Amino acid sequence: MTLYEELQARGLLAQLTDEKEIADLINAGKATFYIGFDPTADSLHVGHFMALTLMKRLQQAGNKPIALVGGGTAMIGDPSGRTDMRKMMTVETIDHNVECFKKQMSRFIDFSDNKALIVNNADWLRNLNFLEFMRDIGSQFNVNEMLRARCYVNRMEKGLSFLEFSYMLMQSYDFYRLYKDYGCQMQFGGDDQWSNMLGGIDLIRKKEGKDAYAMTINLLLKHDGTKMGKTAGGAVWLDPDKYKPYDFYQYWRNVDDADVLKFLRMMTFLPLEQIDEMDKWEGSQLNEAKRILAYELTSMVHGEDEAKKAEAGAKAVFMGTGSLDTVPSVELKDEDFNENGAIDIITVLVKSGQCSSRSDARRSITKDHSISVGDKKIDDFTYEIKKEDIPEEGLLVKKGKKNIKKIVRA
RNA sequence: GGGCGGUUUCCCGAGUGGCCAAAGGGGACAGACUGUAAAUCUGCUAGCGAUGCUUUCGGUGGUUCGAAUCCACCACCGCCCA
Repeated sequence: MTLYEELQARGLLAQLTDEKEIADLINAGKATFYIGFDPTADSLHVGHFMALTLMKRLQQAGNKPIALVGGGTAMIGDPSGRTDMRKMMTVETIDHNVECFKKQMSRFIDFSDNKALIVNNADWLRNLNFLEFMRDIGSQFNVNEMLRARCYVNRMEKGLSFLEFSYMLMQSYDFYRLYKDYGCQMQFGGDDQWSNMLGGIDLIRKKEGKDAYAMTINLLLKHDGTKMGKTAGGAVWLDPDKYKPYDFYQYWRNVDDADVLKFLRMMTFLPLEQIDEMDKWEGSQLNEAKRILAYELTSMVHGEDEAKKAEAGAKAVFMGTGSLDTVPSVELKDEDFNENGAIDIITVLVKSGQCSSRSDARRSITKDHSISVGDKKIDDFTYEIKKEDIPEEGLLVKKGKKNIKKIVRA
């Protein structure tokens, strides 16, 4: 099976400018391609991770990836598929985010010996001269065409600033620069980037008279079409401090039945034959597939040790076997306890992050009846936990079945 | 630049002087059922020292016993005209 066939079989491919040409180039393992990442936060999230796995698959086949970090484009904000304008970020924030991105990427992609490059478009975008750029690059773009681009449809009703409209020019210019400076002839990315990528191809053709190619991968969507990787608290981050490995594991362990196989194909590096075997599983058997999915992804993102710990923690909580060592814990210091050496349950719930406020905690106790400490259901919001009742290995505080924290004495 | 319309709680969206912490829907969270699934049904969704109190309806100031609702100014946005 060729690399191209594998990408296809994994359900990754969305749109391609020239299927045969792209297949030949990447199968031969000689291609240089790039994927852009705009540093809109101080950590990558699962959507980025998808793109990184694609990058890795191509790199393993001998192709050379360029990870383009958008320190310049982040100053504008990509309007593609959005209904509102992005928040403006300061240069300091952007540069900080760029550094965070670089660190996370290099854990996953091999940048040694020039096997992959990481570049920042701030290097060329931030010092552009407006008039020169407009004469040189802006003149190549046709507004009528741009307005027809599907990525702007949402914004046609809500309004689109010129700043954001010009995003396509910036991304096109990136591609052009990478083509000239690194011989990069392909751009890959999420399917929402299609229009921007085509812009770059046109620019290269107009300026250089040469062909370049674009390929998009399917966005990580659930079977109902909603985006994966979003939770109440925000995105599912790859940074272990922003999103605990245990929670990361649980996130994937809890995907819908209808999505497990799809995600296994798209995200993991397990052989397709093995995944096809799992495809035959049904009903509660799928729990095993989810376990594998969660383990594989946690292992890739946080390392095998963390994956094992997360799995052990899950076993302890849901099967009642094994140690509770890896359940996310909350340390209680001496000053957290009152003069009687006790701490009230509401404070604990807020401290652990399981409830967003004292009122929320109170509701969970008196209305939802969803709080339990150890094995005891708590119905009284004045309930206190005595310091000496917290065993050395910690005490489990549960909100519902899945939201579990362990409190320990500092 | 001119005319008209808009800005509501996580999101959409109702509310045009007291009965408004604000309808309805979505999402999130929780309960039942399950397989740490889905579907379904139910509850819940500003804060707090909690049968009460405090803050919230773009911003500031005003009218009023009382304002999300009325007035003035400001900001931002949309549509139409230029």
